[in-house]
Amino acid sequence: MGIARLADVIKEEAAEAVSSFPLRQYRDRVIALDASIAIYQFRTATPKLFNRNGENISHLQGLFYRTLHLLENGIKPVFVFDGQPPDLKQPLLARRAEAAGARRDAAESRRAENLPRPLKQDCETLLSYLGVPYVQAPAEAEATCAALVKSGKVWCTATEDMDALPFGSLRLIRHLNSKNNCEVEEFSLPDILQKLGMTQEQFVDLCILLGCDYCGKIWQLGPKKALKLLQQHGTIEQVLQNIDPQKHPLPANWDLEGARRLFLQPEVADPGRITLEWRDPDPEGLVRFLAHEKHMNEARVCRRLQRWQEAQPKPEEAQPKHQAPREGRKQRKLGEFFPASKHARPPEVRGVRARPPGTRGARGMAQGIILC
DNA sequence: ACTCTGACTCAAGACGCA
DNA sequence: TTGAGTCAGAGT
DNA sequence: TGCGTCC
Repeated sequence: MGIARLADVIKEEAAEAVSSFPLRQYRDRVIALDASIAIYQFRTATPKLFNRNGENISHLQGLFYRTLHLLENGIKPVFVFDGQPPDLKQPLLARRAEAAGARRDAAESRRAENLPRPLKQDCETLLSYLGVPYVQAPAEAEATCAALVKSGKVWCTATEDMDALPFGSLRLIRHLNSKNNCEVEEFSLPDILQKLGMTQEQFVDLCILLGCDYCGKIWQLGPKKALKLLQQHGTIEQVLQNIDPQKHPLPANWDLEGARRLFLQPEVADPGRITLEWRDPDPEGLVRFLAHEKHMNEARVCRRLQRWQEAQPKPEEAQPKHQAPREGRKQRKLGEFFPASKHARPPEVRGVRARPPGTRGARGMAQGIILC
């Protein structure tokens, strides 16, 4: 859900903190994405994409296309998976579950916080074959994204909801997945704080008043009033002393301190222990996994990979610092690998399941440090 | 006039052919 | 199903 | 560009 109306408040009250750039502006930038939200979007946007085994593979198709799109534009994505949702979020999740009711299939209805394990493993496998790193967050993905930005390992967080700002992400971009002709919208946290005349702590208070996932909001206190009162009085405690409690009753079980703590001292993966590396996608592995194992249309997979390779800069135009070949790794040309005809038989799949190249087993994942 | 709430509607991802 | 956008109606 | 299809 994010922070209700926060984008509107910022655009109205701190318009200078919002810029628009074409996607190419982010070439060579490292961008953290909330994997769970992306996957959830793919599942809801294409809910009826089943393979011949009856498995829903919309998340794989979506992740495959979107990641290649980012790579083609020179962006270095890092996907961050949600961990355990904080206790304060439980009431919200319970309400969602109740609203969903019994009629929905549990596996389908689960929102991003609780991605079923096989679904998540599929995505990790796909990302490994795409040569894209991913990180397991201990709690909220957006909090770990923000920590990565603060550490300097990542340039910005790409997300459609605004949680990353109160978590301290210095930059947040939206509409990254839009078509090429659309511009990416960038929010600068330092500029927002400066224009609003607030500290990060006060900004967190503002987000809590606007309505966040961790506690209810105060009756009859909308964005305009909340901003004005906070700018006037500095903290929520002071605001409460200056409004009529009869007209603005507090919600039940309102844990202000808990919500503040979650934003200001969230549980995050330690950026110092995370090494991010990108490799070229592995076409052979991708065809084996997507087409042979997951039964995605092979011609589509190959066509898309072919397009990706055609978009790659020629060796002489390539920038050596980003294209340093890894030792002992030789990429086959697509022409050597892809069948000449659409109808040609794919190479035989051997064994149960190929281990994605470069993954280091479950131990690293459990620690939230995934090296690709 | 301004602000807030609640009810309502609608699109949601990416490709490729026409 | 969810969230964003829009609108009408009510409160200040 | 719009719309049907992806499996």
